[in-house]
Amino acid sequence: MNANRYVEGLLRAALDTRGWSWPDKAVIEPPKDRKFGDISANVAMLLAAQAKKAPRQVAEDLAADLAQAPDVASAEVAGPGFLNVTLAPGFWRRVLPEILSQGEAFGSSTVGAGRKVQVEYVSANPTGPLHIGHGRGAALGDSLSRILAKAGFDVEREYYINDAGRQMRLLGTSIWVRLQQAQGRPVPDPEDFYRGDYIRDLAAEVLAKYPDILSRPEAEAVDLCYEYGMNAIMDGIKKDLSDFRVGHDVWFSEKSLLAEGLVDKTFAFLKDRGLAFEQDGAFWFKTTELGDDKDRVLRKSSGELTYFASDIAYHDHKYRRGFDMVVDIWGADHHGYVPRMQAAVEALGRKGCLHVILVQLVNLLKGGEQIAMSTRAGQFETLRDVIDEVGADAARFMFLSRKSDSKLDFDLDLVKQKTMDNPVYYVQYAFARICSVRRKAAEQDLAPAEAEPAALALLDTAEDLELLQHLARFQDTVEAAARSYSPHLVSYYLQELASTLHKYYTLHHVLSADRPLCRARLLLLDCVARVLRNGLDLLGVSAPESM
RNA sequence: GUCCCCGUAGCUCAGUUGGAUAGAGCGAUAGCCUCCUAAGCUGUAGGCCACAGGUUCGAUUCCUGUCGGGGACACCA
Repeated sequence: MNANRYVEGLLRAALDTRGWSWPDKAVIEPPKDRKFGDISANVAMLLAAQAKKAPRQVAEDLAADLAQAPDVASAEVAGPGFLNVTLAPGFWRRVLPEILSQGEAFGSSTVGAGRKVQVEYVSANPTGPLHIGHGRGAALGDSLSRILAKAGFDVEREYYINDAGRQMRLLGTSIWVRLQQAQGRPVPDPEDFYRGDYIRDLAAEVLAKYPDILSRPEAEAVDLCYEYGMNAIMDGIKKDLSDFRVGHDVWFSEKSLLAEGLVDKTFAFLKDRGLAFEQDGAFWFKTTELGDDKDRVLRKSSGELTYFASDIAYHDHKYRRGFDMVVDIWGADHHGYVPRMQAAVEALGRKGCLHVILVQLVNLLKGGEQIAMSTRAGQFETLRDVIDEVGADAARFMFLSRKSDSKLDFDLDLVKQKTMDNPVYYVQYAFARICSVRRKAAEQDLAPAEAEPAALALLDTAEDLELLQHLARFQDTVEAAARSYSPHLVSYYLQELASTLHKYYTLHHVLSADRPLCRARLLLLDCVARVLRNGLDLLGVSAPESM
C-alpha cells in the first residue's frame, strides 16, 4: 500500500467536493518527526487564498472529511495548518500480502511509463586497466540502471569504446616500443606514451603471437600492436566489470560511427543550420549561440577530428535510436565538457533530453593514509586490486552510499572492517539473521503464517508497526532514487530498514513466542527479508543467507 | 581571471521538488548475551547547518555576495 498516494487520493476527493483545485506545490509525505502522524500534508496552507479562509480553518474542514475514511485513524491540524494523518494499523498490515504476492517485483512501479532511457557509463578508453575511479562510475551506472528499470523505464546500458583516434595510436606505439626494447633494439622512450608495466606484458604477448613482427614494416607492426593491445585490454575491462557485477547491453564502437559516415552527416546538419563555420583551416561549432562560453573545434586544421565531433554524432545516433532520455556518467574532471555537450544536444533539437552525472574523485586511503594515485602500477590503484582486496559487495556499497557529487574517501582498511563505518555488513547481517531464524523455525516445524487478518492482527506492537511502515515506503524510495538519479537513497533506506529489524530482533523474540504469534512474526520477517534482498539487488550487492 | 562541485556533531556523511524541536553511524561514555548469530541492542554527551544579505507565512534547502577546500578552463582525450 502506498500511504502517500492513498492520502492524496482522499484529499483530492475532498477538494473536489468542495470545489477547490489541487495546488501545484502540494506535498504529501511522512513528516520528519513521527509524533506528527504517519503522513503530513501542507495543502491547507496552500489553499488558504483560494478558499478565502484561514489555513487552519481549511485544514479543519479537510480533517473532518478525511476522518470519514475507513483506514484513517485520525486526522489532526497542527502548527500553521499542517494536516497530520495517522492511518489504522490494518492499512499498514496490508503491505505484507502485497510483498508476498509480488515477490522480487515488489518495489517496482510504472512511473517510468516505459519511456526509453539510455545510461552510458564507464566508457574508459581501452588503453589500460580500470582504476578505482572507474569503479565508482561503474557501480553508479549499473545500480542506476537497475533502479530506473524497477521504476518502469525501458533501460539500455551502454559502454562507448573510444577505439579511434590518437590515444589508440599511442597505445599501439607504446607496445611497439616496449616490444623492440625487450628485443634489444635501442629505441628511446617517446615523449608521450603509456608507461605502465602492463604495456611490457602486452608486448611480450604480441611477440609470442607474431614471432616475425620485428621483420614487418613499422606501420604494420604498430597496427598489430594496437589491435592486439586494444582487444586484450578490452577483454580485461570486461572481466573486471563482470567480476564487479556491472553489466552493459551495448558496446558501442567509435570507429563504427566514422565508418557509417555519421560524423560527416552531423557536420552537414550543423552547417545547414548556420551553427558551424570554417576558420583558420579548422571547422568550428558555434556553441556560444547555445550557452557555451567559447566556440569549439570539430575538425582541426590538421584534418583530424576532435573527440567532440564524434561525441556529437554519437549522441545524435543515440536519439535516433529512440531514447527519450540519455544519461551520461562522466568523471568530474570532464565538467567543463558539459556546456558544450548540452549545446550540441540542443542543436540536435533535443534540449532537456541529456542528463550528465559527474562522479567526483575517489580518494584512496589505507589506514587513514592517502595512497598516491600514480599512473605507474601502484599497489591498489586498479579496480581489480580493490575487488580482490575488499570484495565487490563492500566496494559497491561504499560507492553507492555517497552522493555522486561528493568526493569519496575510500579507505581500504575501513571497507574491510565489519563496523558501521562500513554499513554493507550491517544490512547483510539483517538479512542473514532472518535466514537464521527461518532455519531454526523450520527445524521446529514452524512455518510462516498465511497473510490473513487473524494472523496479521497479532503484529500489534510499536516495533511491528515501524517495520510495516518502513516496508511500505520501499516503492517511494525507488521512485525517488530514479527521479533524482540517486542510488544512495536506496542505500540509506536499507540501512534504516536493517536498523529497524535489528531493534525488532532484540526486543521481540520470535521462536519463543506462542505458536500463532511466532508464525505471524515469521511472516513479517519473511517480508523484511524479501525487501532487503530486493533493495540489495538494486545496488548489485549480494544477500548472504549466513555470515 | 572565468566556470563547476563541496562546506551540516570531534570524524565520515544523510537531510526526500522550501516545512514543524536539524538526523544516522563512527569515535567518547554508561549499560545489555543461562534466550533465534553481540557483525547486534539501549542510554548520555556532542550543532551559530562556513559567513552576510535577499525572496516568503516559513530557508540547511532557492537567489546574490564573501571566505575556505577541491576540480575544470587546449585545434588534449
